[in-house]
Amino acid sequence: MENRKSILNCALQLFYQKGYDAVGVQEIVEKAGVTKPTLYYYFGSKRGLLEKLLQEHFGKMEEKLVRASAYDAGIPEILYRLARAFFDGATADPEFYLMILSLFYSGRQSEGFQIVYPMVKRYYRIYVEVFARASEELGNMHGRQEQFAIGFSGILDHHLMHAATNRDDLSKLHISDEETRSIVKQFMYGIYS
Amino acid sequence: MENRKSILNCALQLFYQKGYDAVGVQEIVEKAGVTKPTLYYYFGSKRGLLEKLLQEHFGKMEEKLVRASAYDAGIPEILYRLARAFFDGATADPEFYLMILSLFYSGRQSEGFQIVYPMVKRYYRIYVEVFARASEELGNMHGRQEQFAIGFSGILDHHLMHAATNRDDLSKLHISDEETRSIVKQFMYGIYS
DNA sequence: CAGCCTGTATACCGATTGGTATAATTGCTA
DNA sequence: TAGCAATTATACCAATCGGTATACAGGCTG
Repeated sequence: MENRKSILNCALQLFYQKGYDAVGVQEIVEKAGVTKPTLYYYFGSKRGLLEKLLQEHFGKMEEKLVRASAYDAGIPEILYRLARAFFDGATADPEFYLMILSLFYSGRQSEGFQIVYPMVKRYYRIYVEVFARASEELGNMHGRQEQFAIGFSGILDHHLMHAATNRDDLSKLHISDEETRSIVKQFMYGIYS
Repeated sequence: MENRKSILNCALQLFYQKGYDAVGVQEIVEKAGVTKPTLYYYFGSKRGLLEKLLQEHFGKMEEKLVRASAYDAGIPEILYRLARAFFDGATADPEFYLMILSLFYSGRQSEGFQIVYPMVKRYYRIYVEVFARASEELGNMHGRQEQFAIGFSGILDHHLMHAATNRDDLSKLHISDEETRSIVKQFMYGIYS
């Protein structure tokens, strides 16, 4: 059972660094110190490995976002909590979330996109619901909840990407509370505030 | 010289659909109706093919953005022009820009990221300069021009991605003027406006 | 007609791809 | 201690990877 974990960890690191398609099964098992049949015993295929890898990391982030999206405060507070939860979750497990992003932006017909798309959609729905519920506070949304959700997640993803670029030590990746507040403030009140 | 063009076009389509690493040289030349030595005669390597491909498409988008960023109007107008130029450029050449995005979000150590990063940086700089120049209008930026640029480009990228998802015919990809104005308005004045 | 440069095809290279048949090892249970 | 199930290694598979040596066309110039 320890080999299984080692394979998952090594695969995550390699997929993040080089991309899913560019990493061979051989490379993974060598880094993990096992042999191929061990990998195929646990995961069945390279695709199965990716699926299990995503499943095991997906839940934590979703749970954080769901908890942050609770409708027990005003929009400013909820959006701040969401951004904070997102940055916390992403910086606690940076390789995973950056891999998610790379898979989400990869070719539509690629294995990676097909596997990751339903997951990203679930994150996205959380945002949409937050804005939909906020119609009391924001007035009739006229369908703009989707536009807001796209914009909000786009900003968060982009800031995360930017923070990760040119940083070789991902473990020190962090987005400060001050920056988070500034980002959310800009989203809510615009650039003139 | 016609084979050269055919190779470039087929490579772009395949790279967009499946991702750079998942597409073999053999697949490209078969689709283009040529043989491998022809590809290597023109481009030297698979990497060389990607570089030439990016170079031939990069200029048009950059030119549009630079023209739109001219400092001859207020921020609202400039940002609208930028968004319009971005969506026009991206929907006129959707495979190219979506491929750029996929390469930009791919693993840091991947060939694709290394090649595309300097180009994306040049787009990004255009946004940064726009916000930096706008300090008269927006007051002291305190370095927030980078935050604005990240947010703005993140929103545009995300909206483009979203518009392209679940659309099999990319040629009909379009983002309306109304939507563009709404997106820019939200960015400038927030969600309460 | 000889020579040359551009462009293209046949056929090949070693290395690596994802994946597996088989057997051995392990610890647990009957 | 015999046997069973879980786990792992050796050694292999056909197919594909990126890339190339060689030859041969075609047009152009001497």
